[in-house]
Amino acid sequence: MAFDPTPAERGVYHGGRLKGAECTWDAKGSRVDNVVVLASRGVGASCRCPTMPLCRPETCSSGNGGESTFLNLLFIKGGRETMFIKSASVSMSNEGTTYSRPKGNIQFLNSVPSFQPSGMDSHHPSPEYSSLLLAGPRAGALKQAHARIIVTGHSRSLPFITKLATLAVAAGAAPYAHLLATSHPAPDSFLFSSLTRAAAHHGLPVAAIAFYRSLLSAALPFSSFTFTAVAKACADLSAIRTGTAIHAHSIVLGFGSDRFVLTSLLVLYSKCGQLGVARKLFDAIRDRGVVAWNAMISGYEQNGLAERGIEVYREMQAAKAVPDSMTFVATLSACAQAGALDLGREVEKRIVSERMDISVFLGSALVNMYARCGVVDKARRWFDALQERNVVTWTSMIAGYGMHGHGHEAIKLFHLMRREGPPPNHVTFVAVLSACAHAGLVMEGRDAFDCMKRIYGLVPRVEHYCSMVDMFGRAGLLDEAMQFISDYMPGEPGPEVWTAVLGACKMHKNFILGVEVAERLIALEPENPSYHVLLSNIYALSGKMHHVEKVRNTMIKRRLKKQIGFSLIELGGTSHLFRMGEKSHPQTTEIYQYLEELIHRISAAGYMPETESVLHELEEEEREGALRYHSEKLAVAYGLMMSVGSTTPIRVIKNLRICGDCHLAIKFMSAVENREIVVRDKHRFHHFKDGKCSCLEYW
DNA sequence: ATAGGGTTAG
Repeated sequence: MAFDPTPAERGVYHGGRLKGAECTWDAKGSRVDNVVVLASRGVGASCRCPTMPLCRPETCSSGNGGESTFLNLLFIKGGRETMFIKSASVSMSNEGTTYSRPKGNIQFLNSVPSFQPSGMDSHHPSPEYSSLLLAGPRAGALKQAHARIIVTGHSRSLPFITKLATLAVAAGAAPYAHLLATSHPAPDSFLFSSLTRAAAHHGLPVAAIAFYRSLLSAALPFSSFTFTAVAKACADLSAIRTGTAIHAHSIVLGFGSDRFVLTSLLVLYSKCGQLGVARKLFDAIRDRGVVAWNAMISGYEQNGLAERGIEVYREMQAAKAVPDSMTFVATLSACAQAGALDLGREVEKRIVSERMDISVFLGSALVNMYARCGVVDKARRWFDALQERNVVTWTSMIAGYGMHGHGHEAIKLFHLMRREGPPPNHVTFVAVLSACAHAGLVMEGRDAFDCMKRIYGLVPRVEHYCSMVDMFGRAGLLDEAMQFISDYMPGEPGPEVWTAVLGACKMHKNFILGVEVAERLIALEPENPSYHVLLSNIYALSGKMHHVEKVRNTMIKRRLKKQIGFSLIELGGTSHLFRMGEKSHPQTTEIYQYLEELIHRISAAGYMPETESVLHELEEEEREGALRYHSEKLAVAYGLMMSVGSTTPIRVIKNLRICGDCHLAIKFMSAVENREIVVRDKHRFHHFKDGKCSCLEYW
């Protein structure tokens, strides 16, 4: 059959026979033993333009393209077998033409009956199209399929080229795909849109943006598909500036109210932390699909605004929109973050009653929700019941044990994972090490750290070093913590590591080292209020009250505000938020009265306020009674007051670490009220029962 | 004739 080369191909043919080539070919390309040249110029290695990685040299203004031309050669041998020799390249420059011989062995990739072109059949894809599908996202096989397409005369067919190029992108070969697109005599909008989408979906966001620009410079029409894809690429890169430009472009071209485009832009803004804009877009979507709802819930959740995400879920119910499994995954994550156990259970009921298929995502979300809402055994029951478990599922469960101080369970599960689960990753080891730190399992932690490097080849990151230092520190092994830092940590330790050391100094009352470390931290990040608070804590503990004053004054002078603590309690599906000294709750008077009585009763039982916990408060009036009205005490008192006579545990979530005095007081409360009280603080769970806490003072 | 849309777990 006749071979009708594209202009790019023709240019190569005119170049004549390539010296040194081991194959012969003719201009018709109709015979066996031919070399088909897939040609273009200045793509890939020859054009290293930083602004437009995939631009053509002639449109590249940076001036560093177009000096040499690379040719990719496809060697084709006809007959019953198709043979592909690793692509060779020809470089043509002012110094002359050089030819590099193909390296490697001749590969017989697949057998094909013949090179006879066949007509397209809508019911049965042609052998050429089949060979594309068969090749899948593998660069080598695709090049071979490509050779076939050229020889059989389909190289101008846009469906073929589009399929080929999108598969090439999926194989990670974006430059090759770009070459295919630009060497086509008349590439269309669909082709570039498909490439943009493929690149955005296969972790090549930079290439996706480049394809979008190709479309722009080729003056081809845009479609909403292009925008959904390129918006995703920007979202993945957190490229808010490019993203905003694309947003504007989409409006100019009349896609401003397309729900797909709007949803993808919603995700863009939410991934860039601009939730206000995201919400505006969400509100602007008429007939919003389930995906928009899901994106909004997840957007809030990912940005730490789980309560807002839960509100959106409620709105969704009110709007009678039909949720899908992703809705539940996102909502369960929000529940996990907010500690909204009631809603989590409600979602679980829906999932079960609707006989929904429990995917790994949904299953992990359930495990995670129960673990982080303080019901570890339920988390484990789901974990055991799941059909499919992956590294995230295992890690969630291990982290769940760790958070509750069940270090041995965490280690046991980790060993089980090593035997019959997926290979652990970085996050798994954070969970394992932190479980060891919270349970005082120093030896096990050391083993895990060692095995992480030796067996799994994982390079420890800051968070692993922190966990190790934290572990030594909590166990009172400050010398070993310092030794570990100097022996194992490459480079200068960052503030995170020193914070861990400082926490240990505070816990074990090592004032000299503590002050030194705190001052180092303040020098490192003078604007961070938490270091000042830690320093003043250290001074307070060592009785140097004039130093406390000094730190306090520095903070006031620099306008540094300590992070405000709050506690949440969920009752009857609504969550109530308390801040220290909170007086805005409608039942304020009763709550304070109840708390007073409670304090009276626990004092009778032997409770003595731990005054040192209050010394870091900044304002005088905050000190007055601050200890009595810490947010966690208010929340617990409210919970007890509202459920007198009940036996269900009281559950409270605190955003910061629980303070020493509250910890003591709640232990007493659990005894005098004979109630189980569960408090989740920033780092872990505390299960109070019969005057004891599950953390065994280890936090 | 013909090749597709936006969202998920630690």
